[in-house]
Amino acid sequence: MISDTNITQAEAAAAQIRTLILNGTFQPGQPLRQEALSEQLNVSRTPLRHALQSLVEDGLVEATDYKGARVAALDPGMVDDLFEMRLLLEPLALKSAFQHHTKLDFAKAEMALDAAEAERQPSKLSALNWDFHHALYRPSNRQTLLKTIEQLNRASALAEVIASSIVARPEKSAAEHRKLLQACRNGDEAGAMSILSEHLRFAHHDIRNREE
Amino acid sequence: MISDTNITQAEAAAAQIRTLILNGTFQPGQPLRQEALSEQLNVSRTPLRHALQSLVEDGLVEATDYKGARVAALDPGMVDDLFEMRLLLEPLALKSAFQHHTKLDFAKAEMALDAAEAERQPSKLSALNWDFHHALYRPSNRQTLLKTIEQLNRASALAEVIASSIVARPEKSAAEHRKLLQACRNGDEAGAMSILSEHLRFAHHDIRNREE
DNA sequence: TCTACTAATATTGGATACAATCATGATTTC
DNA sequence: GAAATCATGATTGTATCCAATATTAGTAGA
Repeated sequence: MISDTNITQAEAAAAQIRTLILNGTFQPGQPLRQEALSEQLNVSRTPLRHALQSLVEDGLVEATDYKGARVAALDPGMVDDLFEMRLLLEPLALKSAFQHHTKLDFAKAEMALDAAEAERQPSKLSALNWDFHHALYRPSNRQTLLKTIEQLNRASALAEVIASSIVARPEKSAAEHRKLLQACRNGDEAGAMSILSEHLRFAHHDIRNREE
Repeated sequence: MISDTNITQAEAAAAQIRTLILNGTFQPGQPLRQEALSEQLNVSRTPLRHALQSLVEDGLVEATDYKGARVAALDPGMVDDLFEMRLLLEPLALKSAFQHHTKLDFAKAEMALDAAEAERQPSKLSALNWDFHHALYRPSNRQTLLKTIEQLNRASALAEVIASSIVARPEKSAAEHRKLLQACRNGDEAGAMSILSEHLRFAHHDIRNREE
């Protein structure tokens, strides 16, 4: 076997459903019936249920026993909570990454940034968004911290999509990312920290102002 | 139907396995074979797999495709990460709760505290622990924030058990909790905040010192 | 003896059939 | 006529069987 990219059907289905949600095809509140979905995605109900369960843990889907699953309807305070947490945790990750400057490697970050500028599909944009941030935080080597931050980013992605913000401000976001990457390259820790915070505050603000 | 306590077999199995892990019956690294477990718990493999998956999302179990699941072996920095995050997020929740003082209700907190003092089983102790903290944070009404904090508490529970800390310091923890509750009752926001932070720092310290 | 390959076994992932639960609408009773 | 009850259909949860993958033991060849 050459490449070990063994993906399970449940994971494939989860990825597809996630895409459908993040691209707005599946609207919040919409019921997700197992049989219909399994037909649509050409998988049996067994892996489909696993997919739904993992999406529940991601916060993209809500489910109740015997009553079925539906696309999550985000509660009002969710966006504020997510960004307040990110504003506390992500600078921490970046700071820790700077302390392992021997491991710093910005190639992946730049790749994600380049790819993002050519991408317009919301689900892929949000994935590349995280790839970029993750590339910067990774040298910190703090797996547990990064796992939590990743969850918060995933949840934010849904909010961004609903607010049509991820497609509305890609250039602005890209510019902020470039500034952030440059500061990291220069070893300007303080500068990078403040750019990151500002970036998160902008994103938060833009999402809020598009909600009605 | 009088009470709507409909529990699914998968959830029941998950609860049982969680108990077995938190009580130390299942040691970290130990493989969890589906067939053996399904016999032991008297459920089929289908709901058992769902249970394992949800435990994976809780961080109590690690799984790899086609290679099976095992009790999570916590990585070295995990404890530090968890408590640094809790130290940032939990005071935030408490502070928000104070701002909704009309909703403050300490009955549940006291009940959890009383029950904890009579309890010696680690899995139940950690559950009551969370019940107490949750009762204090709940008036904040910040569901997303509280969900994240709950995850961090759940993950901490495993670490505490491994460090034999949850059974070693219950009286100390209970005393700290009583002080915290009293400060909240008195409306002493600043005092409560500092007691909470201190409480978390103590817990962190006690876990660290028991690891080898 | 060691390595590479193959076969046999064990274990997990998936498909399908069945049981339990919920939702809807008709029917009965007052 | 309204409310409660029951029956029917729809939907989810569970059990069991089959397929795919990994692991191990064994064998052949150098």
